[in-house]
Amino acid sequence: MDNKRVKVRFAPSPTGWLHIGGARTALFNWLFAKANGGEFILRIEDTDRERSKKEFEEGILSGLKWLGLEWDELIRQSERREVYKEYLEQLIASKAAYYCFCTKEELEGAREGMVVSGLPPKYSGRCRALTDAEIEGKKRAGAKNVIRFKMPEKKVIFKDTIRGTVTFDAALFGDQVIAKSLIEPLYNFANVVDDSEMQITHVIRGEEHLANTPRQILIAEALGLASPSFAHIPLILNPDRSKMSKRFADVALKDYISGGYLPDAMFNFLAFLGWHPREDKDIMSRNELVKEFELERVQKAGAVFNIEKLNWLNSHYINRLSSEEFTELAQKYLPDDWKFTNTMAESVRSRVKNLGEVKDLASFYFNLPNYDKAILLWKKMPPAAAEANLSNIAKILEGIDNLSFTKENLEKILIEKTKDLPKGEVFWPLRVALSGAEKSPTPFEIMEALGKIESLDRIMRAINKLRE
RNA sequence: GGUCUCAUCGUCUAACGGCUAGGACAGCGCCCUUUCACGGCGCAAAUAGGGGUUCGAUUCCCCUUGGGACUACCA
Repeated sequence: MDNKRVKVRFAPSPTGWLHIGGARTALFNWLFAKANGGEFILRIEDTDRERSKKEFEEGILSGLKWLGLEWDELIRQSERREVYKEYLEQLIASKAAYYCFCTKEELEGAREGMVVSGLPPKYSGRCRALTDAEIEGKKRAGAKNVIRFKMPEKKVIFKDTIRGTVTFDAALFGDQVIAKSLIEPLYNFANVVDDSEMQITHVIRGEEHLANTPRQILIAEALGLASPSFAHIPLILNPDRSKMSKRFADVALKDYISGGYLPDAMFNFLAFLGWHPREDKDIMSRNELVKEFELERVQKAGAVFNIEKLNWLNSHYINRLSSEEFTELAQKYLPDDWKFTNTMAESVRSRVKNLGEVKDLASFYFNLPNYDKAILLWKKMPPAAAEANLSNIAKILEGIDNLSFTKENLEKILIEKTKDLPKGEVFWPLRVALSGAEKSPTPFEIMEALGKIESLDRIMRAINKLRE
């Protein structure tokens, strides 16, 4: 190969939210650029005026930033119409492209005819034969037209870094529309012009673009331009192995951001979807990933999106955060008037898979649920015993000063002073009295977080409940 | 339908043509334990099928089967 500096691009179209698959494509590009000391370009492919929305572009940019994929340069195709126009004129002048005046209805009819007779549907090339005079005449009459690329009838062979040698027969393609007009280029054309002008060395994109590659190579040839090298990465799949869609899971990165996943976890997860390091490990930092990423080790087959693994990784990264970081992050997923403390946070940390789950698990700290008194009882213990145990504990707690109200202390003291009683009959009622829930953190953790006054208050309320 | 493409545990994957086919997630069991989690230990689980090539195929070749992508005046 050549020793040009590596330059890659991520080229999303702002016609929807950044998709998990798109995020991974961006990530692989970024990783490859960093691993090879190259540049990572972000190119917004907004040639489709109708469907492109500023909102989506902003979503893509913020999503990439969230993942930590900073770009070296940002380009919008909508700002480059003049450039495409020149190339389009060149193609028309060299007769490699021509104006087509066929109407959509005509095309539709021809297509159906071909499909019915079992032929691959492709454009007949009818307008190829138009003379300059005829074209002028039609234009003057105001006939709508598009620009078609005269597809050479030849075999296209190219090497894909991931898939090896791939061959297509362009004779089956038909003449493609490459622009709606001189200032309205279409994807396959604008893409070729930009990859060349920006001197992109490696095109790393989703497998759905594999079939576009020969067309793009042919357009580049007609323009006298060199093509970059290609690498088509496998698709991310639904559990039924079809292309990942919202039928089975959230597909937009933003849903995972708002769901409380950490960027590091998502980064790690996405990197391992279709790629694997030489050494067998599953937790890797960004730096390690950059150091070890190789395009050659990307899988050929598609990978099913496995939320369980993401959850596991996310838990791992959540548990690696400092106590302060975790508390601060979790606070963002809580109502403003819930003042989340470090001790509260620590009590729920190992019990959540994402920050979005904190709210449910920690709500009892802020609103003691109006629970049924029956759940205060451990197995078949009599209510009187629960009441007695709680009163006993309240008495013990009275004697402990505020400063000693730590989970370690409380655990030590309470276990010692109730050692003659069945543990379940002491601590289950206590825990439920404090949390109002059948599942919760330990009573010691809760009491430390709540403090002496509130803890005693909740215990008294439980006792009253039992007396009702 | 046509073109292209893919194929190791349920899932993500490892294995210069040479080991009881390894790891992780999920599952199950045990331990820890007042609950739920965390954690520790363990169990179960795969080379799609058929032909070659070879002393030897997960690995190389062919066929079958199955899956997927693409087939726009979207990208």
